[in-house]
Amino acid sequence: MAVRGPAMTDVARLAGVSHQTVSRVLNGHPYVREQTRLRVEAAIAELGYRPNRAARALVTGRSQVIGVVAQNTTLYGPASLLAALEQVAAEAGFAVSVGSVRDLDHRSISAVVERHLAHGVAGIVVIAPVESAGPALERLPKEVPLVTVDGDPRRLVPLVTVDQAAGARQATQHLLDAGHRTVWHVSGPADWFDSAGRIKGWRETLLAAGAEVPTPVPADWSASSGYRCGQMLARMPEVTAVFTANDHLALGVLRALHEYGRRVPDEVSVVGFDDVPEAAYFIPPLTTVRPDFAAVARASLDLLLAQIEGDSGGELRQTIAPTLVTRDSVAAPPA
Amino acid sequence: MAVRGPAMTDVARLAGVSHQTVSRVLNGHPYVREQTRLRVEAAIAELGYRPNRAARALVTGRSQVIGVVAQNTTLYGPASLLAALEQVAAEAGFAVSVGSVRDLDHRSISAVVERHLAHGVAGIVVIAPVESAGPALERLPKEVPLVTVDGDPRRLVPLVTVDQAAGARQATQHLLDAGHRTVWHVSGPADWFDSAGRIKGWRETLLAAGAEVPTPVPADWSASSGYRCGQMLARMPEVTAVFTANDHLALGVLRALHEYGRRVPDEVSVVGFDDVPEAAYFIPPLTTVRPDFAAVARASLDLLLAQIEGDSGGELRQTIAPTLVTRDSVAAPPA
DNA sequence: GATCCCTTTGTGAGCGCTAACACTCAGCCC
DNA sequence: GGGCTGAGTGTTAGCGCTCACAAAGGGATC
Repeated sequence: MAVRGPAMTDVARLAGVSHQTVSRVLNGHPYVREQTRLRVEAAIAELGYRPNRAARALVTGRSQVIGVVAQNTTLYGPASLLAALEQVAAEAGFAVSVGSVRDLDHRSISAVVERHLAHGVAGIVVIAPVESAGPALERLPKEVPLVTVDGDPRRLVPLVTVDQAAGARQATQHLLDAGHRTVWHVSGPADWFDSAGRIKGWRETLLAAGAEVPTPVPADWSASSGYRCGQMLARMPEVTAVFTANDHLALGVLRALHEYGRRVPDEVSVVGFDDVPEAAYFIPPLTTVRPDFAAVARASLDLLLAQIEGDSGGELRQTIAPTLVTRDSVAAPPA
Repeated sequence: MAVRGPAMTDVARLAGVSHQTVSRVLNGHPYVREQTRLRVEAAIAELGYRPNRAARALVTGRSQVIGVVAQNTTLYGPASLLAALEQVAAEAGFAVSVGSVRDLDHRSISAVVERHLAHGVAGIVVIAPVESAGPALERLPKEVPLVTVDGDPRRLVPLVTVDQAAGARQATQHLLDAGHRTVWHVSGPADWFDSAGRIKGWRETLLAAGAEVPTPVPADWSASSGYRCGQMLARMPEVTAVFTANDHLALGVLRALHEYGRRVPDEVSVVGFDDVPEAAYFIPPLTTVRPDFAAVARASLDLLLAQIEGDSGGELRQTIAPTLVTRDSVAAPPA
């Protein structure tokens, strides 16, 4: 199979210099005469030489790869984050290796982290939105640069989070401002920090407004569970405003309300979270909260690179504020 | 910064053997006495030794990483495929490195492939659903194992495809069977093979049934463009059945039909493609075609591993048949 | 002219691993 | 006993690169 390509010494021979000079050219070191540099570059081009990263990784003890540990990369949020991360990493000259885990428990995470470490990744980004991921992260080898996204705010691990509470506050306030007496909430899974943050922001806003705080309706992230919750809410005439923990839940709720003949937004207003691309085409178009995945990715990489380069001094916590996107699913409550 | 962990020689010293014996244990070679193996394994465990893949990759000339080139990994299809690929690759002991490209033209693809090659990937999977990707693939270094997913059927590159035409045939036939005189089609972007295949299956089925073949309505993959096409179709009373190239287009169409007061499925039937998890919660629940991403991923990896191991003899083409998922968006046309 | 410094280049070692080969020690056959 | 086989183990030589250091040459300075 694969014939080994030319190595540095081949380039050196062709250019009539030592391999070390080739290395210097490649790494942009100073103290290489312009003329020499051009000769080396010509030789590189002629041979189609490509540096062998494995060799570099071996000697430097560090590769230009960052490992990502994520749960369900099929979900819109994680998928967007992953894509954004890949983008910024590529710009910084890093490759991204994904490791999906089914569950975010200690064993699964450790296994994937082990895999990444064996491959000598330069750092690891863990998209660890659940409680159970915590212990696994604490037991991780200390020498590996690590950043957590949407992880546990109470742990001493560099962390980038979407400000869930702020998003929820905006959503809830928007509904209150429209004239609703209170806002119901279909929440995400209890063990996700995202869920907790959204519940917190929602509750705080209601309390601040002196509104009654209904019990949150627990769901997972799927349209399916949104539908089930929606069936329940649809039968309760006092429900005029619903804030769901994500857009897919909102979709399920919309469908249930529709089936029960409760018109949105005339009778019931709905606000989601995520701003999936289709949200604008729900019936009716969904008002929702948009997290800035690109910003999260950038912040994560910055935090990681800082650690890789040894500047462990900087800020270890970054919070990215989401924005409310208003569409047609919110109106004043029926008189 | 990272302290280097224990190396093979450390394990060897602790176990009282040579590093080569440790290597043999690690690689499952025969001719290692049971007792020795246990001693080595104990030493490995005690030191928390982890083999250095970079070193292995350097000497063997091949890493345990496969590179994936994909376009928009935020879309449901690519994201699902990527996740499935990662799953099967992990089972086979391979890591997956993603490389997203904005456009699937020669330059972008080459750049990402170069990046993968520099990292010494063992093989490359290109999710290359568009025409323009073709030339880039032909110019790729021949020595790198390569598999194309949903690529150009006319090119001589190992290829795994979802049988788009078969899916489209099922969808179209299902609508005809419900009693519709013909079926309209909202198609994907013209340069995607997926689109072409779906158009082909749709057209063939109509022709075979002796039905009129309307001009396909061109769109991209977004709910947004589905909505625009839907607005047009909604105003045409003769339209009673629509097959959209994916579920998000269907969502847009549903929304447009709703706005124009054309009830689904009573007045117009709609069938999508992809079976996104939310499809069951559209209004109404969407009948759609489900591709088997896991099967595609498995087939791709098999083809790739065959090449990596040198069995270039096998079958170079794999086609995965999708299945129709019937829900509530299809009914007989109005009398 | 001797000394210094700065630029530019080369030399040698070694990162951690696998592959090839050499070696030892049994057991077996003639 | 000599020679064979095969199991089990060790020795050696790199893979392609970077790092530390050495060294050569030229200019400025005294």
